Amino acid sequence: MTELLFEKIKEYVRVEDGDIVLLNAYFKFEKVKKGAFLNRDGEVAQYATFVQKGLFRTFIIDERGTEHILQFSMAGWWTGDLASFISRKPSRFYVEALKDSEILIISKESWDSLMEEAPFYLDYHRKLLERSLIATQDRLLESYSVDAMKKYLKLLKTLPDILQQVPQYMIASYLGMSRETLSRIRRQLAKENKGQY
Amino acid sequence: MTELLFEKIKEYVRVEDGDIVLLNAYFKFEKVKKGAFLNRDGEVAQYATFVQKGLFRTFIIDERGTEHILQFSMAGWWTGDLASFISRKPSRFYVEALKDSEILIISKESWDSLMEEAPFYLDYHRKLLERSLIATQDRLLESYSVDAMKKYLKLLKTLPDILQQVPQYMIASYLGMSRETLSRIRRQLAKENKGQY
DNA sequence: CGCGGGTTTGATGATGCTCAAGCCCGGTGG
DNA sequence: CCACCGGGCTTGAGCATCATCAAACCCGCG
Repeated sequence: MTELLFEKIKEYVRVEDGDIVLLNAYFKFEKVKKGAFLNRDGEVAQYATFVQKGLFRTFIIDERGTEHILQFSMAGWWTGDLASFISRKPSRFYVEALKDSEILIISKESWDSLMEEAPFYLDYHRKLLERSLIATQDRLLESYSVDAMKKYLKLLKTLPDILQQVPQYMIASYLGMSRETLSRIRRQLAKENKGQY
Repeated sequence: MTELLFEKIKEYVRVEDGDIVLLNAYFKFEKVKKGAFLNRDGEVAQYATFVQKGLFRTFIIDERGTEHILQFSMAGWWTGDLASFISRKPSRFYVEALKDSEILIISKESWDSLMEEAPFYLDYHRKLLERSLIATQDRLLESYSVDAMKKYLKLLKTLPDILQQVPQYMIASYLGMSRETLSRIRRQLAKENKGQY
């Protein structure tokens, strides 16, 4: 059941093959339908969520009612509001399934037990945190110093798979630009590349 | 020597009074002059750095040669590129003292030992990571959805002390706007508040 | 006094947003 | 089978915000 998670953990820390038993004991498998919400603004995130299959988005809605997507979470990644889950404080985010999906969930109590029982998991978690921090810093720097076109080009390199899977207006929201702007950028790129086929 | 750090740790995790001995053993005290760099783009961060006294900035220089400030670090906070320090990968940041300052530093080897010897420290570190992540997420969201004026007003609330201590053009850089824009915003605010004294 | 770093001010222009309309295409019901 | 609907994408026009460039200004200091 938890093979994918186990594989991922192996990428970060050293583990014994037997350790997978622990994961199986602590995590719970669930299916969620496209459109379902794992979390809403103001709620405390009840579970940490590992994506086995499918796709999620994490977003906020600002005072003007506009959505801003912080993150897409694909298979093999985590989703949800980690900060809320750990601190038990209300989340500021919505988390929504963009496809029928399969997830592993774990409650805070189980999480704490697992941390005590399995040092490797604690270590893994710390490294995940570090990685999230770096990724978020990168996005922040990008938002500072890079124009719309370059942001899109960078996304093409770093997350090409996403483009096939979500509507364009969500890409625009993720990149922090209007749907119209993204549309125009794509037109321009298409024009430049004409004749290359 | 490490009283301030110890105080800070107490805010996050439970510790024994005797634990301060450990900190004294592991951390090294240093003074740095205004203008000194703790770290430069491309270097691996050799130390984790706790600020006892003074002020630091963390920034990058983009392809066009423009500086972008990610963070100011005051007394009681950490500075430097944590990600680089932990992962041993080259940093992307510059870290510069904005005043004559006093710091506590610890090497990676000592850091690892301390983590093993002092579980409370490990826990403290994890919570710091979480906090940094939240703070960075906040800044990212802000860069998305908030105009220049509101960013400044928010800074006035969250970090009023900073304003007294650093030149305005650094504030502008931190907020992701030009110095001229910040200047105009301040003029406007001054105008609106006339007569309130 | 003059220098230099920092700030202010004005003029101009680029970038990307908003609003509004039209288009494309797959799905549905008559 | 086709008309129509609706969601998403595109296109254009006008506009707001903010960056850039250039000049002046302010003020502490040698």
